[in-house]
Amino acid sequence: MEPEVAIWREYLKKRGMRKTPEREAIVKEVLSFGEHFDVDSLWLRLKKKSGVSKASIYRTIPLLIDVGLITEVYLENGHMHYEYVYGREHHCHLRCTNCKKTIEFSDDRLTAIEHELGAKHGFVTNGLKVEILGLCPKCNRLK
Amino acid sequence: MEPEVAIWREYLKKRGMRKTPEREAIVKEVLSFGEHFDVDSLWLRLKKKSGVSKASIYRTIPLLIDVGLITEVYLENGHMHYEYVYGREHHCHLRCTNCKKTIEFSDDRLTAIEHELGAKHGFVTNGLKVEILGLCPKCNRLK
DNA sequence: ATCATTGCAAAAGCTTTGCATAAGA
DNA sequence: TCTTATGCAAAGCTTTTGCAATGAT
Repeated sequence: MEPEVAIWREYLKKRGMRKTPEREAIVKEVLSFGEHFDVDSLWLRLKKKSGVSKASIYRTIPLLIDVGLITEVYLENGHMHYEYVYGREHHCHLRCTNCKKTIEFSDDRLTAIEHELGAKHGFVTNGLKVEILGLCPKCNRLK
Repeated sequence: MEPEVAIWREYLKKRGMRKTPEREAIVKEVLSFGEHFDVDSLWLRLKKKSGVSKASIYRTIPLLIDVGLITEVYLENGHMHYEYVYGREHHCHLRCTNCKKTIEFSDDRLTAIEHELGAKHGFVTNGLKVEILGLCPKCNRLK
């Protein structure tokens, strides 16, 4: 079993929460998604198989964030997106403001900056999100 | 007159858009705000004076973003916030996930990373947003 | 006189919630 | 058995939009 699933089940058990087929299906789907997702795309995938309701997805997502498996991603789309983050240090995006194409990257200098700034202001830091906006080669050519 | 106001009027004129009392009031209020704001807080401030409707605020904000006076800020509050950015190079936040206290900072290394990554992927970059999340000294003590 | 802009209220879209039913532990 | 979790539908919020009236140029 993936360690993520074990962590998840442990999280539930510790709080007297139940291991239900719906929660299992959601976690499994999130793990297999391997990219950004939103509630609707997750629901569409799940519908084909197990028929989990959107309400359950909305109720499960805060738990997945709390346990550290996913994080919120703010795209310029009017609704929330999420990404799988367990075991990844930070989550940076280079995004085209025109076609929304997104390239993920990471850079050790960012981790250094995170820790430096945290120390300077007395924060215990817990993650770094970076978005670089611009036009991708294709959209730049067209404008 | 502030250069921002001149830029704004120029922007409108160029597109055959009109200089209305409502738009003037909105820009003036945004310039005087000097901090993060959202539609509701802007509307409350404006209501006392000129009575601009929320619809007009919602219709004006994309223009202010387009002209480069403000940018969207994603807080974990379920609705959009904005900040004044004209003449500022980039906009980085160190934010407490508990009490939402936010410290702004900037770091030249980030600009370097922006340009490097843009060049690497052929993007024409146009801005960088950084959020470092964590617990501020006060909230960290309480937990 | 035109035609962009406004305000209002309705609509839209995402997310949350109340409640009766189902089902883990 | 005792609660927690689910699904559905309704409610809640923010944001967008249609339309008649207003007003800038």
